[in-house]
Amino acid sequence: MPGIDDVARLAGVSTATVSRALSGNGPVSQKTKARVVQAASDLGYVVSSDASSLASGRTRNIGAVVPHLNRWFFTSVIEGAERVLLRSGYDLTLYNLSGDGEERRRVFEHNLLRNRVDAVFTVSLELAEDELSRLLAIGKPVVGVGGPLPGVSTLTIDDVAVARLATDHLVSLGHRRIAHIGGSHEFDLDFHIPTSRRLGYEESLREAGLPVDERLHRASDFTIPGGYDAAKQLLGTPHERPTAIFAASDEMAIGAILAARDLGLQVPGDVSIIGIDDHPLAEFFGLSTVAQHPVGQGERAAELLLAALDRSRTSAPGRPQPSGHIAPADLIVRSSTAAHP
Amino acid sequence: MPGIDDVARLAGVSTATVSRALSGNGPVSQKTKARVVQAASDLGYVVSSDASSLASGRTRNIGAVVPHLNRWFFTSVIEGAERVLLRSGYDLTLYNLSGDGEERRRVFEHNLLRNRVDAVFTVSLELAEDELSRLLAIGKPVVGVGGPLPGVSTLTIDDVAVARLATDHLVSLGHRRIAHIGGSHEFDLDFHIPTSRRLGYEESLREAGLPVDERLHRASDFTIPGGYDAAKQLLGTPHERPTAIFAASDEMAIGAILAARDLGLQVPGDVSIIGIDDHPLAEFFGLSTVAQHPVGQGERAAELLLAALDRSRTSAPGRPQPSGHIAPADLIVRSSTAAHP
DNA sequence: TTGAAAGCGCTAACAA
DNA sequence: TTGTTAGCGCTTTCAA
Repeated sequence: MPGIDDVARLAGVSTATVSRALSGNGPVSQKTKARVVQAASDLGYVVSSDASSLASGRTRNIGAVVPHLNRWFFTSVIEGAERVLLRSGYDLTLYNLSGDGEERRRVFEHNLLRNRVDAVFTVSLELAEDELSRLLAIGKPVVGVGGPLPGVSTLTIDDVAVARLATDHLVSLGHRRIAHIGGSHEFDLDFHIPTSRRLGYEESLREAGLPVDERLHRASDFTIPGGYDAAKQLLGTPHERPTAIFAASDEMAIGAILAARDLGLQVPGDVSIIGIDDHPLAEFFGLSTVAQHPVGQGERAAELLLAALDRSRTSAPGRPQPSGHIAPADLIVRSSTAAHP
Repeated sequence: MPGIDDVARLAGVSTATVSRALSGNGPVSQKTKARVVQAASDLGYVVSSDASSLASGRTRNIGAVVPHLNRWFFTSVIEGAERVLLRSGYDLTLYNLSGDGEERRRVFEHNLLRNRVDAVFTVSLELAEDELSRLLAIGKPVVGVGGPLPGVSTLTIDDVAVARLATDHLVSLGHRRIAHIGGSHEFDLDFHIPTSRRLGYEESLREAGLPVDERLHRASDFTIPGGYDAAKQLLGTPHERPTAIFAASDEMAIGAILAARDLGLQVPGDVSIIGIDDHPLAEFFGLSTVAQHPVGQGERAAELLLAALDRSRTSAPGRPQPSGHIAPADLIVRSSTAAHP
């Protein structure tokens, strides 16, 4: 492994000049810079991130904290963020909290504090008070994606509005008995999403002058099997069967489609079904949905963090002002929703 | 942020003793250690990973290189690896190569070389010669999971044996016309898995004295829609319809189940279907499969790397001997396979 | 525009 | 068992 002085020697300059030439910080003449770059390339020199971090105080690494890895939304956000970060020369260090509480504690009390990252984003994560204060105490930019973090900049779709949009779509098609498959309370702990989406659903019904019927609501777990079970209950009741279902996620909506098929019901002939997400499988199942573009959310989160880091380099640090950013979401109508006969 | 000398001062010892007490390296008396730990805890001291890395040459960070994030296998491997790593105080830095070639180049020529990681594992990744040599040149432990890396320790199921097992299961049920949905050639580039699985399938047929019929093979893309399309072709042919399908992945097998349903065929009454993976949805669809436990593979990969790092700390470095580790896989029979009538 | 030199915050000889 | 001290490989003043 060649070091910076190998490069300096070969280029016939000082190590300071090499550092300036390669990092772009500080003035270097065109000619010198070219010589340095050439020398570095010849030697296969790559800066040591530890030494650079220690000397500069910047790690060029971002921490991503997620509650699970095996869910499409989380990995999509990470994918988007990493794409932007890699392009800017940053790495992404992943903290997956899906293990037990002990691991979660360690991440917040140790891993995130040992100066390995310049900034952090969390995905759909509700943080305990001490976790949050510890995060903020290190004085680094933090962005919360898809979940509310008090005192922190956040980026999320407007869950209430999105749920209204989906329900409005069904209402506008003439449906009157519209069921909702939401999240169970335990999911609410880390998300708050189920509650918001249910709220939007009820708002839409009320505005349309429709009753909010407790029997048309089922709590589930955001998975295909969970949606299947919930829909079986909703659609199995002979006389009070809903003519439309709004599921709080595409995976549950797909479960509902499969349940309808198993009950001999046509989608959308007998029942219209809509979800939220625009999951990769939505198109295959012809599922109408409200797309929430998680890859774009990840890109956006990364850009927000990079901008904050850039700002703190130029101006005084000072706690960055927390701000709320709304991510776009659009209705996509496919073949799972149709007019009520 | 308190530093190591704050702790030393509070505990009334030297910084060297603090380092020894907190890292566990070197002799420290019980009493002193307790005092140091208490002082560190009082101050909320956490070691700076940069400074520690620079001084010790160890980063306590592992690199994970994956070709995609939105596939169950990859994220499961990462999940398993991270669990083990976190427990050992390691972080995991993620390099997702799903972007364009430019990003891939940067990762291998820059990010992985700048000394941010102590070791690297790759998942289902075929590396170009220069990528591999660069990786090996940094002299760090490397493990390839689910993909063949020449000159590197690897961990993978025996794809040929697994495919044989799945096919043997169908043969033993009396099936004679057994189709195969494999991967297309482009997938082979990064995997070699499609070829191996097809080989196992053909071996099984040959051993059973069954002909290998080109018309019973379809190439697909490891997704549910891909499996659906392939199965429609296979099952749509009226007179030569196979009575069983072996798909090279559960997702394709699930697509096949949906295709069979759409064609009015009973599974397993009219056609038996088996996959490979034990995907989370396999149980829901009653899919028989060969489980390959990717979380366990990730855990194992992390353990192999940690062991290699441990070894290099005690004995001379020297290129670790590349070795091949076979991950376990077991047949799981559910309701998608049955005896040929 | 460049170079000299003082750290960044630790770890690991080495000495005591 | 503990302390002293010399780096680890860079970045960034400061002076030229």
